[in-house]
Amino acid sequence: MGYRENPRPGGRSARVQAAVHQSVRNMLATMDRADVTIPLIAQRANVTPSTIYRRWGDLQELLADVAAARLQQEGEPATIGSARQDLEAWVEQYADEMASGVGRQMLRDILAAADSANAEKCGTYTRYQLGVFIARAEKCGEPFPTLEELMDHVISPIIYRILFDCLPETGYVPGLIAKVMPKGLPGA
Amino acid sequence: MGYRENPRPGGRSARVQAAVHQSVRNMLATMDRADVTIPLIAQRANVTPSTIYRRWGDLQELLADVAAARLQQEGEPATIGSARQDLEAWVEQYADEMASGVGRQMLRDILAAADSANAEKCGTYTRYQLGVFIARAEKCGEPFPTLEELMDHVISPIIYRILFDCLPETGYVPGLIAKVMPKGLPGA
DNA sequence: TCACTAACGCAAATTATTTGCTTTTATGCA
DNA sequence: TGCATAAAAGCAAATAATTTGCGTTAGTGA
Repeated sequence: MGYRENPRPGGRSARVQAAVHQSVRNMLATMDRADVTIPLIAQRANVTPSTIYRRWGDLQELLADVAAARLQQEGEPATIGSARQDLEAWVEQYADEMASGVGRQMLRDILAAADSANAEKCGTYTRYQLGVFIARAEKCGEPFPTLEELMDHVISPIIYRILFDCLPETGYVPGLIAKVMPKGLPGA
Repeated sequence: MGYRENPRPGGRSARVQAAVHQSVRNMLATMDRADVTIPLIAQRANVTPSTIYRRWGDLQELLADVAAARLQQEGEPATIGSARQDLEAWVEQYADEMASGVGRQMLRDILAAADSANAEKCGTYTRYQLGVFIARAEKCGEPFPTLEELMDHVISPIIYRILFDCLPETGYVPGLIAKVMPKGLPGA
């Protein structure tokens, strides 16, 4: 993205960004992805194409930016039962969202961009979410996997399968989690 | 890719494909990726741009095709020591190649393409390679992880880290392998 | 060798991207 | 509040990429 992060004199950036993002989301939801072009996005967002080109560079960067923004809006994890139960529910939902058509496409958009900043953001955000569970487990004295274990052995396999098209069967997520849980106390 | 797989009357496809692939590889090796365009590739391969457009559709598909072809040229695994030792050596090399600049870019090219056929191929090929080790271990009665375990807990974490930019430190690969090795006999 | 047809080349038409210049507008300061 | 400032947006011309229709070429099978 070519422009500065925080608004300065003359910055109408926030308004324009919102309009463009919205326009992209609408178009991705309603039409074939191959027909989503910058001139069309611009027209629907009531801006000029050159504004988009100067700000985002190309379509891939823009799509990556929109996708990353969406991922960050996923809800905070719920607090229903034990940290393990809540983790299981959260990961299950995470896997479903990522494996869905739009989720998959978001992942690909993020990875396709030349700038890897959004990919990093994506991983950072996931780690943050998992950190919430870990902190809660620690507070309760509940045995729990480390962040690295969760990233390497729960999140990674899920994402790999989604990206490389070997979709996980049902019951896959609980199996992964059971595998990284520290031994000592049984079941949920 | 728009054309048929096996040559039919009128097909000069093999020659053209070789020239185009070569041209792409040369360009990726020598110039900035942003300057790699279809008209330029066509010129260096001595074909018309429309030939490339009709055959591959767009630049992303072409890059994905070239990347997938490269991945398949990785050498057969060596037979030096035990299946575990050889697996370790192979995975270490696999991780290095994928984490390198070109390897990373190949992965992204493959995932960026609208058509996921190349992504599937990529996974299939990795599984095939791992299958070689498994078969050898089985023949020798050496305890060994299953294919699923290797994909989920060795390959997936490596690829995830490469794609999402949290690069593995040295000693990472042996740790992953140790983790999936069946218990019962120690070390290598 | 010949007929057949998939794949290629060519060029015109369309569409996307880049760029120089002008205009707008949020901000900080007087 | 109003003015000076500069970042971001608009506009339009120039350039570059993509699509497409149609004629040509060259493997293949009979």
